[in-house]
Amino acid sequence: MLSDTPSNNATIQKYKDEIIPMLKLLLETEMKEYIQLVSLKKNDFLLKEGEVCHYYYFVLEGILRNYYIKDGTEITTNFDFPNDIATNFTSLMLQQKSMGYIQGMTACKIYRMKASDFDELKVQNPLMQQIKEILVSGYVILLEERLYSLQFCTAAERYHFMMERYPHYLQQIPLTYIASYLGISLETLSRIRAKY
Amino acid sequence: MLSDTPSNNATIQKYKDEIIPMLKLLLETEMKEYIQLVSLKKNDFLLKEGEVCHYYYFVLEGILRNYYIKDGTEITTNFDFPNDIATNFTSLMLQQKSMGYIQGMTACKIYRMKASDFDELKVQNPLMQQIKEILVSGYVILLEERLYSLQFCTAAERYHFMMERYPHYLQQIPLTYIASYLGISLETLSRIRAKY
DNA sequence: CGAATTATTTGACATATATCAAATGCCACA
DNA sequence: TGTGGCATTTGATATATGTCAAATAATTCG
Repeated sequence: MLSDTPSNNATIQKYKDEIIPMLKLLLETEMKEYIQLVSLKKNDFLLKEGEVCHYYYFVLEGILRNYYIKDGTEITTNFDFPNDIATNFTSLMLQQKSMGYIQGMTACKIYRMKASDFDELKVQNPLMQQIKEILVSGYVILLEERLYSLQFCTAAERYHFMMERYPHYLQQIPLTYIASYLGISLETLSRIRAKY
Repeated sequence: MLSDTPSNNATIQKYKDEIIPMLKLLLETEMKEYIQLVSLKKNDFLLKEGEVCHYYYFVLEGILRNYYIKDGTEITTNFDFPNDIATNFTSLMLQQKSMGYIQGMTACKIYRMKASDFDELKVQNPLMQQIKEILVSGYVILLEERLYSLQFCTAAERYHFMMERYPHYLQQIPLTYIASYLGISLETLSRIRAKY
């Protein structure tokens, strides 16, 4: 199965376990004046297609979903859980219109910080610099892993891998979204689940 | 086709066109004592499975290929051309054994710099910091784009997209590698090419 | 609680792509 | 120059997955 696959779960998790609480503390103390608390109702949007993303979002409560619309159908690219940083990286970096949406799947509580403020704070506080590097690295590793699994694994392998890695996803997310995240149809996912 | 797809070609290219010459100049002047020139013969390895990657590589001449081996078959994940930065990001970041190989498809000339040296230089020279951020961002955008195309596009779409974006690939790379890069079989690629 | 809506499963069939085998084309080099 | 080894194409067939339609199952909400 995926045993001989790049698997960096433990290490990424270690980073996150160390970095995220530190970041949260920083946000709530030194950086307090730069953050705003955002409350989303279920199905509210954090970002819509065509808008430029200016913020980093720190998820406190709730689950968000990132998706594109291609040929009229929604295509899920990511889920954001508490303690995740949610943003549209491409839109933010290039300051161009977002191709996708970030939407609350549940009611959410979120800190947001302007990316421009963040960049200024980095200059003064080298810890922020470090935190950003680690978060971005974690994101790169995540992307590489997802890429690997899309390129080389069958739908069933991808599903089992995801369930092993993110068991909490299964509980809280409708299968339609999981299917589109895995790049397969809802029916195929259902059949995979029936087998195992 | 891919017209409604995230396409950041122009912007990434702009970044690269500005950043890469600057980096090259820096490497050859201020940072001269931190780089080494590496010469590879065709089929020589820059990195092998099981080794930890400690370097950033700046490709001067030649073409390199990044690949994994899964179930006995090579699976290409990337090509590195002159003016690209080649490395195994995951191995470098996490200081863990590489799952894949970086191999010269042709004879190559390459500058290498220890990642630890690079990180020190960043502290002294904020330009280096900026350069790194831009390069990493560019890499993230590339990964997101590849991910998108693997998740949502047919093999034919992916091929045409690649040909449009990287026409020079077609000229210089055997179809086997292109097929595995696209995540399809050699035969399927051949049929796609026959049609169009 | 019960009706309406939504989520999930199942079935029949279509399509894209993989796999195996063979044929052809291309090229290095003895 | 010819020959052996790759690279690429083509054909026949198998398999995985998608699509459409319908049946259940679960959830929401008046």
